[in-house]
Amino acid sequence: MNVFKTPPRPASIKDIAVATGVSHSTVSRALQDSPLVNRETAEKIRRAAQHMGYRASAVARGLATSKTRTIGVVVTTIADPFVAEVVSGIEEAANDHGYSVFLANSNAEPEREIKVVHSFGERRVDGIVVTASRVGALYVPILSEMRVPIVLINNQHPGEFLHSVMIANVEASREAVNHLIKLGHRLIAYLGDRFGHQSDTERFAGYRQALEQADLPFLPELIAHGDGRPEGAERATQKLLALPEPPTAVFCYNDMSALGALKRIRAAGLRVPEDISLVGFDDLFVAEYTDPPLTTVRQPKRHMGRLAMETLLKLMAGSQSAEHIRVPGELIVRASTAPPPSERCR
Amino acid sequence: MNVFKTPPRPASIKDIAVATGVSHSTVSRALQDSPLVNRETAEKIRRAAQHMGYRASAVARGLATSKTRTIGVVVTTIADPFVAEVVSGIEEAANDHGYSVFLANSNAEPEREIKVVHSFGERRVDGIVVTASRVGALYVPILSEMRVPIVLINNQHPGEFLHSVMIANVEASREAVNHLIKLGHRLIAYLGDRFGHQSDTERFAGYRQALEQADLPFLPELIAHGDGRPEGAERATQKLLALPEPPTAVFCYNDMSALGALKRIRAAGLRVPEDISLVGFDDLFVAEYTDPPLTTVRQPKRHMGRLAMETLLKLMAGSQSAEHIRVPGELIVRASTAPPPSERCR
DNA sequence: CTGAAAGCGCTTACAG
DNA sequence: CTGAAAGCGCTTACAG
Repeated sequence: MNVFKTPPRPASIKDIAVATGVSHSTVSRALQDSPLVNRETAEKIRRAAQHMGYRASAVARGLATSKTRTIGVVVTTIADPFVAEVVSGIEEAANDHGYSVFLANSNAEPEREIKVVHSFGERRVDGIVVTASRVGALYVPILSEMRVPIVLINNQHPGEFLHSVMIANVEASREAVNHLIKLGHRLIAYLGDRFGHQSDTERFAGYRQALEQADLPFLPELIAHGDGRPEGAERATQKLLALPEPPTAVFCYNDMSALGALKRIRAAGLRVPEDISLVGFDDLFVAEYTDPPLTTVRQPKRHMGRLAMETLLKLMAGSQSAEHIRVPGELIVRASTAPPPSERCR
Repeated sequence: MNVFKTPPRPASIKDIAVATGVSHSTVSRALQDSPLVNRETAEKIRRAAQHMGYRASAVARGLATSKTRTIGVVVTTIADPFVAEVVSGIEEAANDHGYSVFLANSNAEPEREIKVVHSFGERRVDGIVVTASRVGALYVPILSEMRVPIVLINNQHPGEFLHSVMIANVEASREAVNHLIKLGHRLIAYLGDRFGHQSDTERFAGYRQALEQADLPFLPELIAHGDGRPEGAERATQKLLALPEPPTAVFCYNDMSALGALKRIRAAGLRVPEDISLVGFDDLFVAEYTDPPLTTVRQPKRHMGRLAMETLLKLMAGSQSAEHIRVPGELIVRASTAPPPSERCR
């Protein structure tokens, strides 16, 4: 068969109309299952549509209804495993409700992020979700300009944002540090992200609260700053290990940092958890496959993605209430934590 | 300021037209930087547009031009790190050329994959890229129906497809196995994916070729079947280790499998690479952070994504030639491979 | 139940 | 250089 015989453009309601001898209005109604159309006519129309391989143009419909049933999701980079899981949750929920999702990377560059949001504006998306944005407050003006709901996931910028879903950082990290304290650790380091990000600030706060509640002194030298990735964590760990009195446990901002810490600790000839305990945050897939498997705080990533999408759905349906969702983390105890050496030698 | 004062719909060229006292045709031309418009008028129009926060409707333009400047990418799941990296390459290249990308998960279910492709059809995407599809041949009819170019990345289905970019599996795995042979290994296992997938078949072929060229016997008992993920690989590894004469090296279908193998080998009280060498495929991010760091074949994931997008761009521009791109893998030797025990004791 | 008409916001021949 | 007109493929009051 010669493919060039097929028409150069997809079938439209007009084509179906002439094929079935009705007006295109009727075709449109029939295809929407409108009760206004005679049952048999509708049947005939639907059969014809099917037969002609008709696919309604979502772009024409979008123009007519000014609802595109698309959402935009902007991520720092989809290559980040945390982000990818969140997005899979968003996509799932979106698809369940007939929405298509536009994906765009910001590379954590604010200008690019703004540009991406603007491009979503041109696409006339019905809503936007942003994960781990570093832009934060910059959105407010864009938002009111675009008049489209935006929900942020783990917003990195301090300060309140209209709609967001966030992990309960303080509680979760308090629990993680408590776990170390109960094991007998006294010298617990915090290996953070760069300063100024909300989740770092909050996880750090949880760390301090746990120390306080246990009447343990806060030792500034045990605070190290990474960059949320293995490389930065390696350097930070290096410093911690070089301390006159190095920590017996390290609570890391995230699993990526823990990966770097683990590598560096091993390189120093120390063992985890015998010499030093390690706790991460996120519960990335790899946490289960490190040696030893990593104790960490699980973020329900996919669920958070779904939640964000469902929140967006509500907002797109007209809800006016500010949505501020906090989801609890879950401490997953694996094999990277144990009592400190001193404790074991007693 | 009261946000409800702002108009309920975005500004259109008509609004700009009345604001500047020209026709909307002229506005349209000016905004397209058409040389047909008087320089000063154009300037005035552009200023007004800027001032009114005008964002051209991509959906209206799409309807008018029947080019949406969108592409659809269908993935098994974006939560797969391999896929996520590929997609980041696609997105990058797409964005460079002013294309937006729709993302959809198929969950490796053929029906869902078809559904997703149809939904892309309704969105009137200009092109589609599919990663690691299990559907393969099913596309051909859909394709001719949709009349939109499709390029596949690492197509899992045997048989030729019109346009694809694939890793050079045979060559790469031959090289990987050669590396093991040169180290002195004689009993080299292949831990594959399920049968019938093109990349598994090809990697297996490379394995056999390497053995043949080295005049090593092919031992069927050294072939184990996983599922491309750690769990399946663990079971497969179990079997290999239980062999009367277990392998001294395992070449894995992918890094995920290697992760499972590594875990199981450790659980058996054996060391990598002292007792058994391990090679993966993909060079996922984690390969660098396992203990020991994993020797593996690097797939230039992001690059392959870019390549797919660039191929698509050509096709969308009207190219008729069949594109069949093979990109070479690169053996990355890390610390999970060493001479076999026998070799070391001599 | 059905159709003619208007409109969504653009682009682009066509005529001046 | 500029504008009026038609068209892209839908939806949806409005009138019958």
